Amino acid sequence: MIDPRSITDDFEETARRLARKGVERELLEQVRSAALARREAIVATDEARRQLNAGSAEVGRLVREGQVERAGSKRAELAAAGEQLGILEAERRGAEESFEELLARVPNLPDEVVPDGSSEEDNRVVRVEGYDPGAYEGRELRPHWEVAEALGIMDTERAAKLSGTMFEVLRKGGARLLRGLVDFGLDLHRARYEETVVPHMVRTEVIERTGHLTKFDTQAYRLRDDELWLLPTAEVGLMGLYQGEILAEADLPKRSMAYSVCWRREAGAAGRDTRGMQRLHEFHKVELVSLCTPETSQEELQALLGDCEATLRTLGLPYRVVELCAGDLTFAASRVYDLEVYAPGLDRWLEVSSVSLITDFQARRGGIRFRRAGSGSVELVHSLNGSGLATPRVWAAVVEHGQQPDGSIRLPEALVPYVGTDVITA
RNA sequence: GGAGGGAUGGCAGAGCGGCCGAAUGCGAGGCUCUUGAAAAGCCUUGGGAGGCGACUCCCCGGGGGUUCGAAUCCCUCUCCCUCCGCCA
Repeated sequence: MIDPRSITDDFEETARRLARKGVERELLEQVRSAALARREAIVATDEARRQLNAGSAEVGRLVREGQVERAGSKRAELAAAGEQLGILEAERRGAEESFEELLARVPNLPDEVVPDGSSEEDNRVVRVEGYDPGAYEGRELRPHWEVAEALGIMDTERAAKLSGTMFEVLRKGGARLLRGLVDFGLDLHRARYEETVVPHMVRTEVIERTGHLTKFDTQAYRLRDDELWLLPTAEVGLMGLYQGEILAEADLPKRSMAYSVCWRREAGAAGRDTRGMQRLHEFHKVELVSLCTPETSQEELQALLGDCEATLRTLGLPYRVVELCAGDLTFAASRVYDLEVYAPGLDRWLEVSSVSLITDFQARRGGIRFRRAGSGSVELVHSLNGSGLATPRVWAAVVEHGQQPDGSIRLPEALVPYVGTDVITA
């Protein structure tokens, strides 16, 4: 949620900033009038309750003084007032619900430095690292699924038998490569991020309050017989850890990471870029998150970006850093860098990490706050997240980069200790 | 899965339906005293909503109910503890 005051107290500026994200002015006007209606309802019930409280205290006093008849008549009078209050409170609940429902539809404010634009087309490539188009000339480069199926390390057909489309079975060297990548990712980041294992199933409240379960977001799988959801990303678990808490400023920035399996329904994505390891219902990922103070969040974003880049750099994979334009930002983000790895067999750039600054948007809904060391005042933290290592696509990139004329796969040096070999063969 | 007990402020721990947003202790912060420190004494010390403000309202695990009035009574959910059963 954004701060509703930005709409009631600073409407024009807020409307201007949100217009860059494609938000209709009309929605904001609805939020504003709902906010004002809510405020009126609060004032009305508070006043009615104040009178009732005062009257009740009066009854108590009369009873103590033994003025039984006066207490009785006062009591009757207050019963009527109580009914009135009930009506006002029902109105207030209604006003609060419609206000919250509308507010939930407003996305986070885009950062002012984010470029203008309405779609992917307008994203800005910040820089390209390790990419040399000449290096691929004259080589026969196949997509990872061809290389992997030929080696027998990936079995799409049997995966479909087990679970349907958009699932994979990995075998032998392919399975070891996956395990090695996860281990490598955790080791690479453990100096700066607290390694955590979180439950892979979370309560409705947790997934809701991390912003991963809205009316428009039907990505998560729900368990049939329990009020639990499968993690769409470990971020849900890591952020959920601190919901409703007030952290000490001295504990910030609080950086943590978790390896988890991630499950996504990918509704609406059927048939799009789904070949091989590009898009799966179930994948493995090391996620990095950080909670920090508002004044340090921009530098924390750069630090997180650097950490996520280190994964690709250490693996020797070419990648580029793309800053998303205002219109392409996700709902909750104020600023996002996408990291895209180059897949030479596909001749495409694959998104492997979205490094996002959420400012206080997620913290407000989740109630994640901190206490200032000096003043003792309580404020919302800023939250950030990014993928430290997203296996399906990094796995694919390693396979496509390492493919050799004899069909084997040469592994990046950094992975050799983790996979236990420098070449994956049949 | 079955039986029982519990949930109160940073922590511990009181709390006959009205005098309870809440005793007391510890912790933390400030002040006095002191060359400094300790000790002692005094004071302060939860969160949220509305309001320029005075101030008002809400919160004793969550939700609902009874009542003029609920931390206190009733229902329900969640979590924790003990015992039994099952189990990697």
